[in-house]
Amino acid sequence: MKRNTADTQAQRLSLAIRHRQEREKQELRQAILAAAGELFLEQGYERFSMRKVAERIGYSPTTIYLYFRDKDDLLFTVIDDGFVRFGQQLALAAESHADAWERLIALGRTYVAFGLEHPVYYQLMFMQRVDFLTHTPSDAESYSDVLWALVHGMVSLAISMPMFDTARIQRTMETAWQMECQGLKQH
Amino acid sequence: MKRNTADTQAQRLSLAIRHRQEREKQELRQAILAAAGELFLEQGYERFSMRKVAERIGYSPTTIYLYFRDKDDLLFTVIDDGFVRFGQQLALAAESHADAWERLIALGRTYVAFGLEHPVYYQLMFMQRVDFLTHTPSDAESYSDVLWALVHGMVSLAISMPMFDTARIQRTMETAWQMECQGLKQH
Amino acid sequence: MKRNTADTQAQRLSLAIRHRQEREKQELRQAILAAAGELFLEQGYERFSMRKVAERIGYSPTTIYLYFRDKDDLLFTVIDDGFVRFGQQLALAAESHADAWERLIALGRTYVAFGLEHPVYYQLMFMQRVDFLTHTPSDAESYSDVLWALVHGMVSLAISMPMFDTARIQRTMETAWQMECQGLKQH
Amino acid sequence: MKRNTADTQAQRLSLAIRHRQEREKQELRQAILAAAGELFLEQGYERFSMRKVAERIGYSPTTIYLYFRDKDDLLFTVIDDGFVRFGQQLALAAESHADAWERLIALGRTYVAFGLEHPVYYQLMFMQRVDFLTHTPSDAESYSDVLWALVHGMVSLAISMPMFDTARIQRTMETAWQMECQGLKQH
DNA sequence: CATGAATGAGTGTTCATTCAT
DNA sequence: TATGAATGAACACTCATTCAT
Repeated sequence: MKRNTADTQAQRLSLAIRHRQEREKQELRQAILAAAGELFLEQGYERFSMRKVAERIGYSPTTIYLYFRDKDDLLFTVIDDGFVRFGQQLALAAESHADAWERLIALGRTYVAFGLEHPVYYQLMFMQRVDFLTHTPSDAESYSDVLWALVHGMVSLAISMPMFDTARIQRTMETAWQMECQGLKQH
Repeated sequence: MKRNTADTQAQRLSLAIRHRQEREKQELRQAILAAAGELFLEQGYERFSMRKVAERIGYSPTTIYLYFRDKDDLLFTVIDDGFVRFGQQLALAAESHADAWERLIALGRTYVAFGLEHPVYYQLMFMQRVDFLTHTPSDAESYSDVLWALVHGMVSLAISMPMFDTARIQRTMETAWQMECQGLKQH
Repeated sequence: MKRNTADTQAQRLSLAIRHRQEREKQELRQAILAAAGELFLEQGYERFSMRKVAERIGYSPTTIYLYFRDKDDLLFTVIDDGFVRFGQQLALAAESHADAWERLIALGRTYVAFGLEHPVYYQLMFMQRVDFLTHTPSDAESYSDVLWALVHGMVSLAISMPMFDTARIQRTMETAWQMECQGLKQH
Repeated sequence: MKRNTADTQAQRLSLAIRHRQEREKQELRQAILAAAGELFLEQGYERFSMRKVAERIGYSPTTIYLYFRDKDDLLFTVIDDGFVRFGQQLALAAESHADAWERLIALGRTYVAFGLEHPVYYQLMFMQRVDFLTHTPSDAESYSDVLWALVHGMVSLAISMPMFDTARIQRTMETAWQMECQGLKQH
């Protein structure tokens, strides 16, 4: 009995410990990811470095290698996060409209909005390291290529060209939607 | 006579030598530029390095500095060459059509064609180091922003996404022109 | 008992290990400083380089950066060490004599002695990188400029000129003290 | 006869040519030395480079190697020039006074003046690359070591320490002379 | 699990020097 | 005689990564 209880207690304890450890492990992993994401968004691809990530979370650089194989692995995971968020926002936009046409417009808006809000993510996802690109947001595939080119073009210009500011993007978008509208209706 | 001929021969020889040397010098310069362009396309801006360029052309890194002041000078020259060619092609396209609408379409085609033919130039010019941007092609400014976004989007996608191959670009372009056509006419 | 001892042993062991590591670390740091000093003396400021220091201690150049932020930091530390020791020796000399005049002479002797014993420090401190000069030994300020020039001159000559050996310095010093003595008394 | 004359003419011509060539050669050599000296005085030892010398005289860097074995050879010659000038000025000062004591003072003044006027020369000659030192100015040897130490000390301090400005040097010199005066007279 | 120590490879750039012409 | 072309060595410094502990 005593042994049994002790056994159970020990089991529970070791289980709890393993749980805590697992949780802590996941937490640290998340902390690394968060720090990496922030750093990446702040400083961009070129200035991103493992040491800086480590410094940011207060662990040694070596520790990161316990959670991610190497720099690319870490960055890839960060980018992947970006894709997941992007996909979620697109899905949300798709659900919000019953009418097919309005849904398309909403998707376009969301696409552009995401690109403008997260230019660094966007840049890395679609303009820089396309080798990271595994799963294109399926919603985006349902896009007509014309629409995709259009929204991608607007975002890219906005990111690259200082002259292409928010107001100009806004105007361009509105004009584009109207034109598309009529063009599509005739289609 | 003999002397006279000898004289002429010597002169011609030295002239020929100088020509050859000049040609060789220009050839190496072009080789550097080409290698730099390729390298840039393959590895992107961050992974671009003088040493790799040197290795690619089989010269010592130092040699590059005999032809270009520094890294920026080299990259800038690559881009500047691009702009000149781009401008020339756009100008040609603009001249080729009297009708305003057809001219716009021609410009669009040329724009896309240039981007597809010279992805390295294009990427550097419009996607990476916009601070190099000194003379935006004026013709591009006369573009409606929608058209610009559209063509830029198509080119960017074609450059970045392996899945966006030439055929798909071709189809997209045709659809886009038709839609624009109708959209614009209503406008 | 056994357990208790084991516990203590483990603690002592870990403590000893930490001590050894700390000592080793300090030793390497000192080795770097020493090598840097020697190298500087041998080759002069211009020919001094981080790589050579590394080679001298048999470590990779990178390692030095684990102990010193950069080249200036390393050199600065070498110098700063020098100032501290210099100040201590001057202070000692100042305390050792009640009579003002004898104290001055003692200071002079110490000054020269320090310069001769630590030519590297001295050279860096007073002959090369005066921008490193943060805390001039206050005692030196109380010096009459004539005395300062004299002792500094003797040390500098001794350091720079092979022909100016210790014996000659010794003689010069004695003559100088006598002359100063009489000169000052008349003053 | 004809032959003889022609022979003489040719001889004279070839002699004249050789003279001119020799003169031109010497002139270029001097030009290089002058440029090197200027550059050295302007930029100091560290920033001195063969390329800059070449640029300054409008010849290719390679040309310099036709006149000087290497960088050290050139620098050595420049420094040697410095010593010659220094010696000449000292000699001049020595001649200007009959009285032994006044001559010593005059020498001291000249020494200090030279050091202050040509700090870079002085620094290289006596403080930096003493390995260049072949012939110490003999006049300096006749110096009492005390005086030498004194003047060298003043110059060194003036060169190294910003706080040791001309006025302060002036005052120090005057005090020193008076003290030496009395000290020596008792001697 | 976490880390401190260490390193090799790489960066852009400058320089003295050589060699063929 | 003079030079243009080219290079190897060096510089300070950063980084991703490994290894023993």
